[in-house]
Amino acid sequence: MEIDACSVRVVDADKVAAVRAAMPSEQDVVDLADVFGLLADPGRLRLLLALIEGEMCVCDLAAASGQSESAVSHALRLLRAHRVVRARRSGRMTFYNLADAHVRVLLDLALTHVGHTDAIHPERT
Amino acid sequence: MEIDACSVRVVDADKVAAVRAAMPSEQDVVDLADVFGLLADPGRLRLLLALIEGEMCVCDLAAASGQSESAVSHALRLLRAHRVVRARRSGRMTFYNLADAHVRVLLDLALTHVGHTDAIHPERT
DNA sequence: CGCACGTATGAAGAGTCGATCAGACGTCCC
DNA sequence: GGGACGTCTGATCGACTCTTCATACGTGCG
Repeated sequence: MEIDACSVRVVDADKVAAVRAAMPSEQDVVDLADVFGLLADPGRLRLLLALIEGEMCVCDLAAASGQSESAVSHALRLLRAHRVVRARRSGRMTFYNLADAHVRVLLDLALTHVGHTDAIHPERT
Repeated sequence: MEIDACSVRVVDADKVAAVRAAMPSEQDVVDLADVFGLLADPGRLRLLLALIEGEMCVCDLAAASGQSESAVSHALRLLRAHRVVRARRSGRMTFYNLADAHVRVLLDLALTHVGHTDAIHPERT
């Protein structure tokens, strides 16, 4: 902590101080980067986009996202460990659904920005 | 394309079809994952959070984000290549600012979710 | 009970990423 | 012009990530 301005020149000291004051804690920044990291893989991203519509079992997620069931299981394990998805076991199947409201908002936002939400948010013409 | 349901069991075929229909194109998913990937590194994230407040030069960004100027320069190069930040040269300094509105929204959202925006957006009480 | 099924896990390999060091470029000041 | 300064770049190396294969677990069915 506090690596600070050792041997680092500063031009606008006031601005630097202001930015440092407004900056979230190291822990929060790392946590944020972590969440973004979970969304940074096409496979996981497809899984989460699929789950927006509701819960699904592993094999259907594999079919819907076009990857092997093993890969899907590994990805879900990661997402589950980070409380992004939640598992509901029923018989020998496991159904997953989104568990993190923040992530759901991020996904919605991403979809609108990609322009594929026309059917859902027609106001974007 | 179309890796489809080769040797993959499906339970709820209708739901799978619906999800596949609603899923953005492969290209869009990869692009999205790419953007999230840019935000997935604490160093880059701190740079972008710093730039929310306005443009800054490299050495001040280094001081404000607590990393070496070389690391900052490398990170900015990446962000610049992806059109996330834009450079303005003035004399021997280079000032950077946010160039992608989508990313700015993501950062704002992230900040509010982390609860550190009280000082900037007091309306959130 | 024994087997098939859906899912979870472990381990290993290839590929990617980030920090760091050393040096190059262009600009300003004297 | 010479030198200091701010920034950019390339190369290297260790660490991490993703994919895949193989196998293990638990559940329901016959």
